[in-house]
Amino acid sequence: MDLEARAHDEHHDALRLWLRMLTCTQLVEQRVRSRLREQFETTLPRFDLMAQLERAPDGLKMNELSRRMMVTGGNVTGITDQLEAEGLVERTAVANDRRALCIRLTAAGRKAFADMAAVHEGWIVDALAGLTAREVATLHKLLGKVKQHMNQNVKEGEATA
Amino acid sequence: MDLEARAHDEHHDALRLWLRMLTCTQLVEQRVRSRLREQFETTLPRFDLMAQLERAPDGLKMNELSRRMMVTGGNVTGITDQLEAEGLVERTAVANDRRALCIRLTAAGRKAFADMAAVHEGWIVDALAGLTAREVATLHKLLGKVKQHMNQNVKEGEATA
DNA sequence: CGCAATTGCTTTAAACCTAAATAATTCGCC
DNA sequence: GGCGAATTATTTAGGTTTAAAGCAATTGCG
Repeated sequence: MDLEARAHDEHHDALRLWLRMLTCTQLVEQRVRSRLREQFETTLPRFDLMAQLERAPDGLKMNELSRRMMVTGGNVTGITDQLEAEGLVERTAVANDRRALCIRLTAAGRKAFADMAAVHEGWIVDALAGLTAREVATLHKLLGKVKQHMNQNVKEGEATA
Repeated sequence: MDLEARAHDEHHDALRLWLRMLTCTQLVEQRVRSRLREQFETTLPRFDLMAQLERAPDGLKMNELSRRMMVTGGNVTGITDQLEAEGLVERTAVANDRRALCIRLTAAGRKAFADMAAVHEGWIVDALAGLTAREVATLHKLLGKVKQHMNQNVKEGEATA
């Protein structure tokens, strides 16, 4: 097989891998979405926002929240509005910067999230139960390379030549 | 380390892997979305629908299209409406079943898709360029196990004990 | 046949998401 | 101090997606 043909095959493999990545995440994600709805009457974005706050006990600025959730700021505003109305999160002022707000879980929010998170973790463990511990580690490592490569090429829109 | 502690760690690893899968797909997906918009004035769902049709020269029923795209039927209806209005796909009747419609790429649609697909493949190759060919193969294989496991557990909502 | 259940697609209402515009504040710099 | 640029959050308008309901056509079965 000549070089050109090999390159062609590898391109095809990359595309095939990408489609499979997409399939896997969608399979898991849709299952999580429907179970969150059925069992907790909530949605994935709401769960995700609360999960981010849970990991940041001192709270996060809207700014930081939207960066971590990888969605736009306007979106975070809307979801925060809902959760605040339900008493699950609270907006508090930030010292020395009256533009910024710090979003925190309330006690009720922490409780509600803890209940969901325990069950949610089980769903994920089940979803990945087809893999051995070693395979989980391998996947994690390889996807780490993908993530690093993507984050490193953030600025350039041009091809690498 | 006792068994319980090990189980706890493995649960944590599964969750960590899941979050990384999500991050990776979102990174790639957002980049593809924005480039499709900038360079071709189209969207990922539209591209995806056309890609499905490209691989099925005889066309697909809405039904089958929504299954393959892993989105709801109503969504496919909307996207098809747009593409049909632009002359890129066409709805044709199915013999012996007046409920069903067969969606096909038009000649213009095939041409438009071919132009995009060539560039798109390059984006994906770039996105995964941090991996060796062997690593791509490993990822593909391991994600295949995840996919198979998910598809096999479709019916049961109960835990495995 | 007659009629219930199913299938295939579309419509609808609500949530989600984005990009762009707005308003308020802070920062850099002289 | 003061002016312009940048930052932070929200609002707005428009499009996307979903779940659920609705319609039309088909199938199955007595």
